[in-house]
Amino acid sequence: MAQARRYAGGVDGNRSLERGIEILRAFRPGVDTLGNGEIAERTGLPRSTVSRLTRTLVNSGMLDEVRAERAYRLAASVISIGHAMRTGSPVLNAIGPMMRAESAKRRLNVGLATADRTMMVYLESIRYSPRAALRNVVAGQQVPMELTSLGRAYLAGIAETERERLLKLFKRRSTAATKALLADVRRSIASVECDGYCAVSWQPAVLAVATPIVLDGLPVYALNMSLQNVDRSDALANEIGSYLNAFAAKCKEVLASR
Amino acid sequence: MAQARRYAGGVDGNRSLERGIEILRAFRPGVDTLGNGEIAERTGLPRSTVSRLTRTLVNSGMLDEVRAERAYRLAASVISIGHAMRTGSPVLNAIGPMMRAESAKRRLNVGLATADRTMMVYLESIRYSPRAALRNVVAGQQVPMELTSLGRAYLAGIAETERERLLKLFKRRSTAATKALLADVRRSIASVECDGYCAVSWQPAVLAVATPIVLDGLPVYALNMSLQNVDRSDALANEIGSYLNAFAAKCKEVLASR
DNA sequence: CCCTTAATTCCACTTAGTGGAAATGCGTAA
DNA sequence: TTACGCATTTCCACTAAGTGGAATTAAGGG
Repeated sequence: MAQARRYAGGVDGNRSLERGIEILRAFRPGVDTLGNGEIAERTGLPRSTVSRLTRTLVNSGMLDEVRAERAYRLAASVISIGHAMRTGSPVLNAIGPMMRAESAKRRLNVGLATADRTMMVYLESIRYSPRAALRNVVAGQQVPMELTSLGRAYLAGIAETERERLLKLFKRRSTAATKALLADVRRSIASVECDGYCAVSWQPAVLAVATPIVLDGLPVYALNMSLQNVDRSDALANEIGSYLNAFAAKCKEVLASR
Repeated sequence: MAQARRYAGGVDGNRSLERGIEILRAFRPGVDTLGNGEIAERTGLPRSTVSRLTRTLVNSGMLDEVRAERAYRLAASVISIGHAMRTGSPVLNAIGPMMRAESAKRRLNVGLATADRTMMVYLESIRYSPRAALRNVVAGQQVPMELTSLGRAYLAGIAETERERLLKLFKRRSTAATKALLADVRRSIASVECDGYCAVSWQPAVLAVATPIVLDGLPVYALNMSLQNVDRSDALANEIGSYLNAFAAKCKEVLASR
């Protein structure tokens, strides 16, 4: 009786919409085209249902049909919605320019991200490249939450219950080294609580430090700074960490005033 | 009997999904947060339906809830899907780097766009800025099809029937100057057919020229080059047009080989 | 504290969506 | 060319999932 029924007259949401979104989500960097069959496999939906939903997504302009391959590909609409998202993000609007300035000043990469399920997604990632003082700005890229400074700073910033929920998910998905990994994640979280930031090198020869940005009424964000082609040292991590703390403080100040 | 019924067992698509997408589309640059009421107004959907669909979109991670304002905002997921789109675009992958090089070489803006309904959306827009030789890359921005060189080049590239359908839509929406505008659009299309490109200045003091890129199995794209702070002259348009023709030819060559 | 305004939940109704099975279409090999 | 095999789409009977108007609840504002 009290059984929370999925899908009935409304309390839980709309099934078809949820499924359609799941189809869009099946496209990710690396899988540029998908046929109905493959979508059905990846999402676990019946083939006929997929067929109907992909048709709808084509009609709505979210997918392009690639007749030759009997497949679909994400349509340009999705980036225009993405653009609207970035445009409407008060955090990015407020501190985006500051991030660029900071990247130039400190000569390192500066990024802002938040969570999408168990991944962190960059709202903006400013890649500082010493040669030519050229900036490369990327948005939308995903990195794994549990392995990155960004993700761990995020975990440190969110509510306890949500954090534990996510940690359980990591345990479930990573086949190896789970114990050690989780301990490492918790160490990073402690580091954030103690020093304000955490430092992680999940890519070889890049040192990244990150700190959470918590504002009420908004999702938790994480701000990071990173440097390529360095060998990791605590001294360096401390230095960048202090830059990051100072910068984050400045950002929070700006963000506090609306 | 033969009446093509909207929404039944499948031929036309899925209503809830279509509506959900329409809700996402209601967010655009300038409208960063929307409440259920406002969404209902803009989409014409009943309030209770909107309430359920927005809940689903929140659960699916496409919207963030802004409790304080009883409103919603696009979530970070949408940019990660947008990123997947850009990553998976064979055209952007092939000619993106060429566009950057060309922008630096010619010292002007270079853009690639395709259509989203009646707007053109940039897959990439490389803004050349003389001071500091600094590039600013934007993706997802929309510009009106009928007013821009990009849009008119696109119109020149698509099938006749689709073109006429779109022209009718422009007629319907623009309240003033329709006659003159449509004539101007047709002139631009003729210009593409004759010279390979069309030139338009829809923003004051910026001259833009564009050309279509037609490849089978893919949507029609348009490539443009533009220059700020110039006064429009046919001589200048011709010069940029010839650069563009040359560049587009090079692009098509690259694209033809897979 | 009450009143206004907006969002959410209820609920009876039934249409819109479902998924297995059949049919169609497409590419390939013979 | 024809026949085969695979994948996608259409069909169709079934009914649960979704709908929207009305009632309810929640949230500021005076």
